Amino acid sequence: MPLEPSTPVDPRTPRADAQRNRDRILAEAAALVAEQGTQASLRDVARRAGVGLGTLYRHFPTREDLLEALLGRRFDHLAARADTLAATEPAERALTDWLYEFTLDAGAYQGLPATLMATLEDPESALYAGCLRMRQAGGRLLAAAQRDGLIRPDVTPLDVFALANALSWITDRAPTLTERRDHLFRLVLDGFRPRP
Amino acid sequence: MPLEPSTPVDPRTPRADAQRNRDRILAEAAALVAEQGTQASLRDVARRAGVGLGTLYRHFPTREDLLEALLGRRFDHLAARADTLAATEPAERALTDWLYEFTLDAGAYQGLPATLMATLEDPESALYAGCLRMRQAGGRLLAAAQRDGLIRPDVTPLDVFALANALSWITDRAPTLTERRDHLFRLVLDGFRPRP
DNA sequence: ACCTGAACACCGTTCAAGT
DNA sequence: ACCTGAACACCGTTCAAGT
Repeated sequence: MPLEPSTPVDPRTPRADAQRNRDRILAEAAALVAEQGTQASLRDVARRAGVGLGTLYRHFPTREDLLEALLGRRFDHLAARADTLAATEPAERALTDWLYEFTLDAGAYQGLPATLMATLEDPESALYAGCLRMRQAGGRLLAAAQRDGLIRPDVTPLDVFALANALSWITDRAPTLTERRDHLFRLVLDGFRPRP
Repeated sequence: MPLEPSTPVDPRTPRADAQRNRDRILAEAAALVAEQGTQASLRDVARRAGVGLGTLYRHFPTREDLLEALLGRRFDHLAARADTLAATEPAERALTDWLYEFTLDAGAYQGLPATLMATLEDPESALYAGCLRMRQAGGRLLAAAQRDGLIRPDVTPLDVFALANALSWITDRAPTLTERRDHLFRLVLDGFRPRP
């Protein structure tokens, strides 16, 4: 009969030093990605966090894993926000307001629109689930607006996701056009409305 | 009194070996960029062309210089095409046909939409002139369509350039959506039309 | 004039050796 | 279990030395 372990160990409770390293990595990653975008050097992140390069890779095997850790909460918030809007606003306002907020969030980091868009091609990406939740949240608002005849029936959740990311990308690559952002947003959204 | 040079040298006629190197670099660059996109390794280009790395940099000091050499003819063709369409087609058709062709060309190489868009922020880029020609060509077609009341007056040539690039970018990052390309194109263009 | 390639300062990723 | 950093195979860019 096996001995009880002298100190009870919950496998889900990581060692204290591991947890501390993870936190440091995340803090520095948040700072560096905010500064330099999603393509920031992982070496730099490890350096600034004061951990070995291997430690970073152990905690976050891919760049997407790291980004997911940075963005997860934001995704959750945005998904919940869709349901709030659906419950409190008319269908069209709910859709447009949510899409606008999504567009802002997708531009939170330089390079993020490209990262999110590329996720569509890679279901194994750590960001895939988050993007899917965004597409589903947007899809629910879209369906409601379509049910009311406010949005063309041939617009899919994927169309919406792609175009919202594309709008974020415009100001991502050409910050000069930030002043044009709201206008471009309205222009694209008008294309979703049925021709009378 | 200075001697005449023994062989008359036109400074605009480069040395034969230089010209040959230039041609080789361009040929290999075209192939590699077609394979791997605008971010293809310049080292690889030099290697494949059989020239030293310094030779590549001498002929094309920046990546944009190289891309301009690859894309210049395409820009010229597209600018001329705008005038042909303006002369032969109704204003709206001319605009939409041209924009569609531009969108295809902007997606000629992987990564090209991002490269073109970034050019807006850098007037010193070798690609700036070509992009400007595209914006002007599109601008003329846009103005004609607006004069006929077919396109909203608050759409600018820059809006059109940005959105056309954004459409190219969608299929650039997510090839899966290529089947959706024409649909997305129509959607965005419908946003340009005046609300009745 | 033009070409070459070593040199420099970076990457991402892996993995043997340590505690 | 977890951490470290050297090792490997790449980059872009510059520039001294060659012809």
